[in-house]
Amino acid sequence: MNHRFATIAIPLAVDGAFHYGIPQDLSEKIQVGMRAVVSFGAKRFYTGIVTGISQDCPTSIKDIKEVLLLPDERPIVSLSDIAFWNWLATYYMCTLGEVLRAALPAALLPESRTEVIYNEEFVEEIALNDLELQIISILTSEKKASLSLDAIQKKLNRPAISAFTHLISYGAIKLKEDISSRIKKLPKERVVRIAAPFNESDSSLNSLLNDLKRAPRQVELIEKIMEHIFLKELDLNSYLSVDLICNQNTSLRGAMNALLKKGVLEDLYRTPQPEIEKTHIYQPLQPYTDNKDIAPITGLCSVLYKQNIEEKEEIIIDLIHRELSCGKQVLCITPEANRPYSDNDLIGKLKQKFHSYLRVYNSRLSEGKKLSLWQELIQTEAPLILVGARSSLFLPLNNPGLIIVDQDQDYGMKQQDPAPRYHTRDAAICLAQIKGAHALIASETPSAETLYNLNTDKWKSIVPYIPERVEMPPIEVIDLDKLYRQKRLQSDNLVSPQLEQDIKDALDRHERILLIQNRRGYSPYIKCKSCNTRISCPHCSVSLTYHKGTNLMMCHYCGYTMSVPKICPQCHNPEHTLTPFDFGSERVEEEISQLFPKAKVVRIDADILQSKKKMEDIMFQIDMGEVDILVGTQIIAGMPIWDNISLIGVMRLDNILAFPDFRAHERAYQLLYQLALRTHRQAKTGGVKAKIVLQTKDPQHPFIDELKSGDYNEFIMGQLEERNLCEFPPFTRMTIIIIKCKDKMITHRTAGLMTNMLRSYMPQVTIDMRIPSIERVELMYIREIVVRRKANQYSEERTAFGRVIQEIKLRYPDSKRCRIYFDVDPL
DNA sequence: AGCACGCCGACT
DNA sequence: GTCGGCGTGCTC
Repeated sequence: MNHRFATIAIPLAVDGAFHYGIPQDLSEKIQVGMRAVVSFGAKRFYTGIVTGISQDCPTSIKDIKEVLLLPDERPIVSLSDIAFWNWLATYYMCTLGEVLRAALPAALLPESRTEVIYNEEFVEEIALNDLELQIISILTSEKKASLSLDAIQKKLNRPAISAFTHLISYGAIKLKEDISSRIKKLPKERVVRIAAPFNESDSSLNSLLNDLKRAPRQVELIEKIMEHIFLKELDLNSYLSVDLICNQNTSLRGAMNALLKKGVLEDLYRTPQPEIEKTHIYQPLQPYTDNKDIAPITGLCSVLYKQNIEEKEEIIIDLIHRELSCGKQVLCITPEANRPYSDNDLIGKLKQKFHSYLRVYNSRLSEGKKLSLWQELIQTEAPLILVGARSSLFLPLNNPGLIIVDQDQDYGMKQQDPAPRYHTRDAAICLAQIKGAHALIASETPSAETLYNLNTDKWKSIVPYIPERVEMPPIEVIDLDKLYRQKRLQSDNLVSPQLEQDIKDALDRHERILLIQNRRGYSPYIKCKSCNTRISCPHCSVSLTYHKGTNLMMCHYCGYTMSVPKICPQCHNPEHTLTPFDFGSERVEEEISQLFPKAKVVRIDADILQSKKKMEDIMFQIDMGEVDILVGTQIIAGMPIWDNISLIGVMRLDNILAFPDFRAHERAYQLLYQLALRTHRQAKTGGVKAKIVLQTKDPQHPFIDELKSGDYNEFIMGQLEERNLCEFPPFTRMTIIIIKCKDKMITHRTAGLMTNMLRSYMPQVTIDMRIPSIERVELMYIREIVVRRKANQYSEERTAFGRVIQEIKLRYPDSKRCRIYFDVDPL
């Protein structure tokens, strides 16, 4: 008997590979890269990926289970994808299963919750046992016709996985799951059409367009609809998919809502019509003429460092054009893909130039949309341009020529919480190597790491590399401490008289104002005036932020909320002694609204971004020119809000600079510098000239002069010098070991012991234990061990980590209560 | 991750 | 006496 075995990666944080027998009837079909459904543990099954097939049993374990099902006809990932996953798991020290979870859309990995159905064509050849018959009768009597294993087990009140898997192998029941059936379950799509009487003739439409002259967005939308109708040779009154027309362009969605209200458009929901949705009408590419100024990309990784955003985007578009005309696919990862964008942004421009070749991928896409994109990509080597958030790194590209990482200094480039904690820039370079493509890092403010590699010639610049210096807009510094001391500003207020005057002037000139306050909520803490206690989170060692909008106290670390107490819980002073202290974006919004009651003030922060609807409304208002003052946290910086802004106010610069992190200054510089670049661009194209006002309690900070000079390069060189002296990256490589446990003592002792053991194994390496500034989150105490080593001490470090993890459990059994994980190259 | 098993304290 | 909390170990 020719029995073979498959190695299956299971999407769980479990170490090691799992092996399953391959039943005879699947032996012909099975291939590496296919999905496989297997039973795992006593009562669950998972969908995993076949990562290997072997003749001999690769393990000594006796009772090997068999693969239950191969849901696909072909592999859904390639060998190179699996190689990439393995690299990520090894380098970032997590399990392959965790990488799998991050890599595949959830809809491709159904588990015990997945529904099963009775197979009507089933002929009973082998007598079924009682339990098996019970399952069949539950399934056939059920009105819903389909049930999950979990639901069946609940009904039977006992585990039933073995009977269940037998029934699957007999063919009596089928998993209600494969790519196509999932797509059929797609929610209905929303479609719109031009309503009567406007859809009757070209002339009725033209008079409509004439009436809409004052609403350029709405005209644009109608023109977009007409373009589709023309391309597909449809009737004037045909319905078109809303997603197809406006995709994520929020201002168009706003315009659409306006037209719906007026009755110019009408909408309905219907089942997606694949022939329109799926067939992409490929327009021939314009022939590519080589741009002599851009060197051909040669090495593995190159850099595009341009402070003129327009020029940077033009070069990116040119490079993409070059790849497409060579028949290659391009992946472009940019933080823009996660935010609303406009036609002036990179994505908007790509859409105009390559629209039939462009696919946008981000986490906000519905599962059905993600699946159809996977399906398309698996089957094709045709030229395509994929723009996405960091997760698009995992898309199954068959023929990539170029992988672009835009804005590599962005904080979101590194995945933080669930593992794999990978850096998109570094992972993209590895992916390019594995897939035989080139990597390109593009930014107007590249990270210090990237500039370091450029200066040491490790990476090459594709344009002549001349450090630029941008003429900064006028920067005014306001000393808040002095104002508070002189009582020219009340402690309850944050808007200085100077800033107030500037805002007033800008409003008089009908120009827009942007105010940055780096914390969301109303005030970061509420304090009792009589006993001085702050109200803090019961689960974390932070104070609760007061949110006035919801009238709740909220923990920004664990999400805990409580209503605002009337009386101090500590001293029970009957007077209302609890007072909000310090400022968040909500409070700035309130103060501004009170100072300028006639102005339209809008706030954008993570709380607002949560609601897609609110965000769309706001972007629409901004687009229509209705907003006078924008108040936001730093997420506002990358959004398409740049029209007519003439004043940028930073409410508390010292707060941004005081962040306890060796990259804090760099981040602040990048933020403010990018703001300046954007106003610069606007002034060049005939718009208003802008001014920056920095409010701070520390006006002497050297950062301010460095910013005024506008020399990003020199600033980063200074930062690098400091990092060199302090032995920080990129001069060392950093890994943080995070130790968490409910018991404070155990956490602390485990971390201390591990630090000592690591030091004895790696005497040449700098190892420090530290108590994080927030030492307790979600009831878990945290300690961190910071390891800084030389680049060539990689394997030494990994061996030491392995030994310490093993040994600590032996020598100090309490440490088994700790959760230990790693953050490699932390941000 | 999720689940079972086993150990201890709080109750009808 | 048993119920159920959590700590520990296993999953091919």
